[in-house]
Amino acid sequence: MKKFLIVDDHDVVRSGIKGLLLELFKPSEIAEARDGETAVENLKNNQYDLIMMDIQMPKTDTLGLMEYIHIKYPDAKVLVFSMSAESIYAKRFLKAGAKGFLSKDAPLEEIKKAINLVLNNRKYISDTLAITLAEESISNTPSNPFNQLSPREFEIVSLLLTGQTISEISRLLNLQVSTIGTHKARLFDKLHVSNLLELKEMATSYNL
Amino acid sequence: MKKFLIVDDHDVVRSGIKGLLLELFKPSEIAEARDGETAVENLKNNQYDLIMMDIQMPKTDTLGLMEYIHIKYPDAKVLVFSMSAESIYAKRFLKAGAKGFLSKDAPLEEIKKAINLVLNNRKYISDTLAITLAEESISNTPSNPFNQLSPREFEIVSLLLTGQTISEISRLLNLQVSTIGTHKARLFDKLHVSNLLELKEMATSYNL
DNA sequence: ATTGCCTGTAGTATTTTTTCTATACAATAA
DNA sequence: TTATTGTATAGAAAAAATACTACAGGCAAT
Repeated sequence: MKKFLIVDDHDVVRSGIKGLLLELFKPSEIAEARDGETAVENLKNNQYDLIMMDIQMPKTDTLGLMEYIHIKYPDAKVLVFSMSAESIYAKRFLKAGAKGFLSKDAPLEEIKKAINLVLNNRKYISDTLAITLAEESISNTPSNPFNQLSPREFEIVSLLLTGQTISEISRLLNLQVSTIGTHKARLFDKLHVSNLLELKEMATSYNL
Repeated sequence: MKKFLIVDDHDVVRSGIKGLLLELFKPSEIAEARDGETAVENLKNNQYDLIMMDIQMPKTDTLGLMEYIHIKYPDAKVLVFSMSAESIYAKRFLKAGAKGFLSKDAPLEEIKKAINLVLNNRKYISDTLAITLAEESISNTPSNPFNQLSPREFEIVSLLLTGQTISEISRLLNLQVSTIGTHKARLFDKLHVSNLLELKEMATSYNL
């Protein structure tokens, strides 16, 4: 019989995942934790076949938790999921030892697939995430995507993050508006973001 | 036999709620919609005892949807829930005709309670929300600057914070670009911000 | 009942941004 | 050496956003 641990602060979500697991594995034992502390408790007294964990929980350093689990229980299989988007986090959690990363938008089938893969000692990431990571590794992006930017581009992100508009920047740097425009387009491309808010989010997540 | 409609873009969440409803009402018919459009379709051809709706869905103007439902089907009972943060949205959706507002943190018991209340023609809001609203009405201080905004303005801030552009919003709401533009300008004015990033910062600081 | 503010809505003119394309130059790989 | 790639730069045209103005309806206070 399989043993699972679900770590998430939302009752509904836990309940949904629980249902899914029960559907997949008829007789199975499912523990739940609504915060990191409880999760750690649970881990002390039990051994799980699979841990499913949300990376957005109030008052919990989930990345730290991930690292802790990985170090203390190197064999633990942790499938991480994020309710609020962003592949930005993915890499960090995978590096910290997660065996898979599910995005919020994942359809049920995808979730099942992920669960099965991880249970069988394989890894799981979504196709789109795979592509993003692949592209990054081909263009041999250093761990911080912002390092990929050329000096000029970096200069411009910084100004952009200040709230300055393209035309303000163009005046500031004595360049044509179109020049700034192209730089901006290229850097958005490199960072895989499509608007200022995403850029901002990415920047904060890399505490820039 | 009861008929339900669940409107949410997350498979897991829908699945969780579905399980809950089935547990509460043994024989029951449950329809699901992953976006506003599908929800509207469903509503055209069916009559539901209860509609459960998430207020955060990509590319969907959920407040508008709420209003639409309320006007077109005044008897519909809509129980609204929010996966991220509460009070600020609550008031608006209740005003727009929702019969109840569940926050993301609600435990299963609370959700069940809410469902039962609304089904019996009563209203539901959480205790904490009730207190917040009460305090606000007593002190007559919109403790939150976002409460200063008109419904339309608020609708637009939300969409803006999603990363949508003015023209996307104008398409979504079927309004002229210039209309959205004016709203935007006015709301920036009211909130004393001068660009999207400042708005975003303000919003997060009020954890909206 | 009147005055005045707020809200929702646009039309038009202007400014800003984006897109597409192209050039020049440096570093680098074949 | 000769392509190739990455960077910095724009021009022109197209698309989007903003500013400014205006007006009607609702509501509130006088």
